[in-house]
Amino acid sequence: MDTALDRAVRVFRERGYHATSIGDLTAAMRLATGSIYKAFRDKHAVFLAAFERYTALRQEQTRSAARRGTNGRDRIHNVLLSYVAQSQGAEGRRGCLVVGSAVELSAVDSVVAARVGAQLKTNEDFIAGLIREGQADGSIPGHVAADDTARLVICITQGLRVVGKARLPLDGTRLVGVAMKLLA
Amino acid sequence: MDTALDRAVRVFRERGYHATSIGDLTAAMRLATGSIYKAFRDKHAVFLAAFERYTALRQEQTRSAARRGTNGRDRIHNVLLSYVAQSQGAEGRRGCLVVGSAVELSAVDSVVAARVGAQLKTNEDFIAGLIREGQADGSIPGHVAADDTARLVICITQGLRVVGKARLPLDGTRLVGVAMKLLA
DNA sequence: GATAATAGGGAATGATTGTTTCCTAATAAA
DNA sequence: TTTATTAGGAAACAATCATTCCCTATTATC
Repeated sequence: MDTALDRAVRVFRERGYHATSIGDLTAAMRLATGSIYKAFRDKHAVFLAAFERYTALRQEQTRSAARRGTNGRDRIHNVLLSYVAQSQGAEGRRGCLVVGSAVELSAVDSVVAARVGAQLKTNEDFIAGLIREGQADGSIPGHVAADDTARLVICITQGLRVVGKARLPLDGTRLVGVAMKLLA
Repeated sequence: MDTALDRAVRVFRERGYHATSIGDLTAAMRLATGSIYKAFRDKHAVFLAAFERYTALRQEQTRSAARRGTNGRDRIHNVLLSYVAQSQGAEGRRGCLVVGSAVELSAVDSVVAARVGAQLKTNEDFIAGLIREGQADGSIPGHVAADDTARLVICITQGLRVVGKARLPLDGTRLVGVAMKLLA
């Protein structure tokens, strides 16, 4: 079932919510129509489950990238590099479910809007935490405004997904190199 | 006709392409079904015309914001402030057609993908030009990498639209204040 | 003033959508 | 072995979609 959900995640990421038909889902999930409706109340419920699974997976990837750093500054560096990698090439073209949901649904679907907002907030808090960690360990100057900088970093990460979906090439090292100036 | 197109822009911005039905368009544009199909080949053509009109309008707003600055650095400052303002509140919730098209369509619609890519490139070149202008007039240090910084600024602007659509509050002065570090 | 041409409106159409229902096969319980 | 119970699949369903067709005014031409 989780593997079927992973396949649903992929379709929703590529085509978005409205452009994904139940037929697309049956093909992707390798499940018949009736089986899908036996496991989920409706298409919206499939999407919500896929969203949940996607954010859980992505969150783990981000924290794992952060753990590979030795101090606050280095952790943010790794998180940004990971984001650029995710936004590039075939994976980037697949798109981000959070960004897709924010753009396509949050105006008309309050349930999805709430989850998108919560996810953005979680990510922002995580970045802000890393900044404060860096200030404590001396790798980031104390005058950096943690909350404002974190919000701007979130804008960068979400923007990376948009630009990556538009197929613009992204040079991770150079782009992140410039972005790190925000922590100076 | 242009006023009808403006109304179409608004609907497409709010709901995206797939969630906007011909019925929605007739209601918004105050035109009957037959009239729309007399003026445009199909729904896709309406969207393309709306996209064109939106980008022309937005481009003019951006250049106008830039003109209000006295040097390269100040112009970029104004452009960023203008972007934050556009991404906030009711206008922000309406969303950006470029971001929406990139996320919802660029994977499955090569025509739209090309226009999105072209628009992003235009904006990026514009920012890069302002950076070089600032380096010439002394308001931006020469060691700033114009192209890389411009691409990152584009990520920020696109990310602002995503975050704004998700209803997170944006403090223009503080956010742009942090972003200006990229030009140091 | 009569007529041709056109712009606009609304009903009809076929395709596609999400959803439900029914059926079959497999498993568990007795 | 027989009987419940469940998981899964395919066809049928109503609703909605984009699109076409035809009709009615209105404007322009002669």
